[in-house]
Parts: sequence; structure tokens; C-alpha cells
Amino acid sequence: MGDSNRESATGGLDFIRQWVEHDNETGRFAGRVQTRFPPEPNGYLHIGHAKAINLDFSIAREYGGRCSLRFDDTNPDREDVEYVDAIKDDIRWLGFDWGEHEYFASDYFETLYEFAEQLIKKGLAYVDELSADEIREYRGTPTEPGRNSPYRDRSSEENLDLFRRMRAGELSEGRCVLRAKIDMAHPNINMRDPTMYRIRFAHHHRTGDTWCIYPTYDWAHGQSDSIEGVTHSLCTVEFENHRPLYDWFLDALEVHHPQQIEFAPLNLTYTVMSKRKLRELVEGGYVSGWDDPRMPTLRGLRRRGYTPSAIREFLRRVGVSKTESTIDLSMLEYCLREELNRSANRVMVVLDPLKVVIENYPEGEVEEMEAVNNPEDESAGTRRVPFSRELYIERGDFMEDPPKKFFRLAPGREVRLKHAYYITCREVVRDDTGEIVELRCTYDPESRGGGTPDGRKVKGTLHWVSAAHVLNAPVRVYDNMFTAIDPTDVDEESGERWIDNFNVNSLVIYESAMCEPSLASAEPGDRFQFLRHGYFCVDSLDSTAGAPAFNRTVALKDTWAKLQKKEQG
RNA sequence: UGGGACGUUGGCAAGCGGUUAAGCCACCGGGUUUUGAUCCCGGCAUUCGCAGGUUCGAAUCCUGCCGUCCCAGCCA
Repeated sequence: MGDSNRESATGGLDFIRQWVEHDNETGRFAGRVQTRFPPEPNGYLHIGHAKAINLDFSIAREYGGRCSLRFDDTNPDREDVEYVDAIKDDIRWLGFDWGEHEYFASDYFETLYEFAEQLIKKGLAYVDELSADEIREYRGTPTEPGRNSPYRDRSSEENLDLFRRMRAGELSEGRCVLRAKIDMAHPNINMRDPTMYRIRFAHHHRTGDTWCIYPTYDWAHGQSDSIEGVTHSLCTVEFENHRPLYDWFLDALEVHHPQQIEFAPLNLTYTVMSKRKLRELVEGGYVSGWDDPRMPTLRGLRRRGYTPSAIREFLRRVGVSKTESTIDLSMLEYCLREELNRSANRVMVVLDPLKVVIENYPEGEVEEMEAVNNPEDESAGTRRVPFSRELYIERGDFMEDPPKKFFRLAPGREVRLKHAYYITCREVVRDDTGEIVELRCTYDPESRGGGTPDGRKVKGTLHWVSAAHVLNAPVRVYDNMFTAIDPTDVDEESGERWIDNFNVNSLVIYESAMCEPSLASAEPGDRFQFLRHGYFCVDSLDSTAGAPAFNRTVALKDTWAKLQKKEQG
């Protein structure tokens, strides 16, 4: 992959790399750089996670360090191996490798427990028997200080005994928790005696039933980084408020102290990024699953046809800062087109067909026209595309009464059929209802290959497919998942729901698109440019041998559509 | 009314006391083109949330306002 990510495409070194370099220069961690990506295995990764993954792994690589993968599996109620497998698969797909450095916070449960006893012995943690509701009441508010729990000043001996009984399973769920003893009047609410352990008689996907007390994330996270020897703990800005707490734990324990650095999470226009909302889309049946091609999940993007390299390039261009931001989806789409333009073979597919009969072309004759596979890549070679008397063109490529700027087919007008001949529309055939069902055209035999001896110009070039040689295939055309640039920007007080911004037209299916026959050999995962339409991939789930199903990855830029839209409104 | 963070063009984002205030996307022209694609060329902040101050000189330093985001899980 090289070091293409080293410099943010936006300029010099981003603030995190500047920080790392400064630490290296001052010898803070003896020049060592170690990072980690710490997901909770309770859902699927999305492109926002990709930003963190890219940062963690790239920085480690750039500075000769390493990056590990650690699952923060501290909540058995919602975690599952299904997710750890999916997360690993997605990270590998994105192009990163953690080698043998695969860890779990649950691997540290025993160490964490010992750490907790140390704090109890130091008088820095206590067992609280207040109920969850009472703890909330005692916590105060942002503007009012909290109050000390009546159990706050127990002796270390009593706390130790109680804590050991918690672990032994002698106390019921909710009976009590272990809390850090910090400051109930602290202006930072995270410092008001945060919970370290809760009792939960739950089966953990890795530790099974060996534990009935589980550490909270706030207690486990920083120590896990410390145990692993992480030097730079990168996370999103929402954890900035927690850093003082993590620092407090590390100092109290007198253990290796990583530097936490926070950056702004990634947001994209026309989509949502929270796990909760994505789950709602899946469970509410709005999409077919976590891998629905409309989802911003890595699995969704993968199935949609996005490439890992395009995503990485996107992340590089977006940069890193602490500013709250929402990136234009067009930036992501640009990166994708940029890559696919270079790599995808061109092919002709008619989505919405209109029959064309070439009256002066011999019946029964078939010519094999030579077609360039990729004008951006000569090594992609050429292929043969059958041409005959009856063809299909795109219905939208004909207008009976065209406006001035329309330069496709119209009565009496001549256009070029890509790789084939010039044709002129002579007659429009309609059915009883008045719908246009066929165009009678003539062709110029001299124009074979797409040019004429007299050097005559045509304004339009259309894609087409020979009727007798068509391969029918389902084509799914995807659009933005939401109609609103920020779907979550709703007035809930007046009953508005973010999910009502779901784009009901985000999936349009052409059950039986007319494909050129070469597509019969397309394999799952193959990507093509459907000439004048966009980039498509062969769906990995719904395709069978010889019968591909296609997903539109991204449309080509369409100046004509933009023009039309402008004139309409 | 508490604490933490952030405010540079439509969206990102460089800039770190002396620059005509980079670059990318978007947008708007123009050229090339057998994809209205690609490609190429040009345009796009006399101004850095606002107001003062320091300085020969401020987007960069200081002060005060204003705006936005995060925090009151036994979630992460």
C-alpha cells in the first residue's frame, strides 16, 4: 500500500501525526509508536470506523510501530462472536493486518480485577449499595454538584470483602457496584465516582460463565491500552471528557500511561452513521440487512461495489481534525469514479429498452463489431459485440419533439451507435395506447466503426444491444438512502422522525435489463462501466453461473440530467 | 447557570507573527472527445465567528463576547 496516507492530501501533517512526531523527537515513548483499533463486538463496522482504522494502522506503519486489534468486550448482554468475525473480515477487506496482535479486553479481566483490588486497598474505590436510580439522583447535574453516597466511607477491609463476594456470586444483580472514589462535586460528571464493576449473571461469548461481575468500558479501556503498551490511544472527540478519568486511573495504578488523542468522527451527507440508527433501518425492514448496498457499513459498501482503495483514498483526502464535520457524499463518489474509470471495462447495457429496426440492414445478418474494453487502459484489449437488424436502445435516448439542446435520436436525426454505425430515425411506431413501441431507422453502411468517409459529424453516440443476442439480467440501481442532506435534522417535538427521510426511491430494480452477451461470463465481484450509465458490480449473493445480477455502485456524472433538472426547476 | 472542545470559501482542509490565505470535492464557464463520461484550461475567501488590544506587521499572540458540539448508563 505504500505510504500514500502519510501526508493528509489536504496539506502538511495532520495534528495527530504532528503530535506523534513531537513525542518521537522528545523521546517520550523512547521513539516507540503503538496504536490499536478497539471496537465493541456488538454490531458491524461502518465507514466512520474506517476512518479510525485507517488512522490507527497507517500511523503505526508510518512510524515503524504496530497496531493491534482489540475487542472491548465488556458488556456480555449485547456482544457476540458473530460480530467479532465480521469485524475482522471487514478490517482485512479494507486492507489492514494486525498480525498476531489480536486481543480482547476480556483477556484482561483477571488483571483488571487485581487492579481494582489495588484501588480498594488504596482507599480509591468502594462498593456502593445505592440502587441505579439512587446513584443517578446522587450524581447531581452539570450545574449542581452531586452528593456522597452513604456507603462511600467504608473501610478498605469491608470494601474488599464485599467486592470479593460480588465476584463470588454471593450478591444479586443490581445489589451493588464498585465505584471509583474521586469527587462527587467535580465539574466533569465523569469524575463523580464512576462505576467500575456491575454484577451481571450473563454468559460472555469468550469467558463463558467464569465471571458474574463485568468491568465498565470506562474502567477497562484505558487499562487495556496500558497493559498492551499502547503509546497513542486515538479515539473520537466524544471521549475527550473521559480522558481525565482515564488519566486518573492510570496515575492511581502507577502503570504505563498512553497518550489519548481525540479526533472528529466522520459524518457523510444523505446517510446516518450511528449503530443504533443503522440497526433500526435493518430491523425496521427499510433495508435488506447490514450488507444492503445502501448502508454505509463496510459490508454494504463492499456489496455496492466500492473498492477498499477508493475508501482509503477518500479518507486520505478528507484528512483529520477536531472540527465537527460532515463530508459531501460527492467526495466519496469522486474517489470511486476516479479509480473505476481507470480499472473498469466498458460494456453496453440497456436498462429501459426501446426497439429499433434498421430497415435497410439485411435480415438475418449478424456482424461482430470490435469494441474497446477500456479507453483508459489499452491493455484491457477489445471484444466483439454482435450487431444485427433489430436492436434495443435506451428509451430516454429518443425524443419525438426534442428541445434544442437534446442531441440524441429524434425523427429525421442521425446519431452514432457506439462501435457500430450511424443511424437515422425514419419513423415512429406506436401501439393502440399511443405509446412508442418501435423506431424504424436506416443506417449508413459507410459509417461502419463509427465514422464516415465524408467526415460527417453526429452530435450523439448511443449504446445499444442486438435484440437477438440479449442477455437478460436484473440490475439494481441504488441512490442515496435518505432524501435529506442530514436525515437526523428533524424537529422531534413536532413529531418528525429521522427515519421518515428514508428515500423510498433509493432502490429501483430493472428485473430484466438488456445486456450485451459478453456479460454472461461475469463473475461475482466483477466491476464494469455500463456505458453512459455508471459503474456496476456483479452481486455476490444473487448471481449464479451465467446469470449475473448487477448492483449500481455509482452513476457516471450526467451533465444532461443536470441541465434538464435546471430547466425544470 | 457547570465542565470539556471546536469556529478559515457551499462541503472538507492547509496555515503555527511577514504567503497574492495552499489543495481537494461541489459549483460556474471554455476546449478535446465514437461515453453529454474521462481528460485539459480558466473562474471560485481583499479575508479568516464578532469586537477590542499588543505589534512596524495578526487567520496566527492577548482579552471579552457570540455560535456549534459533547457530558447527568450499573452503554461503548
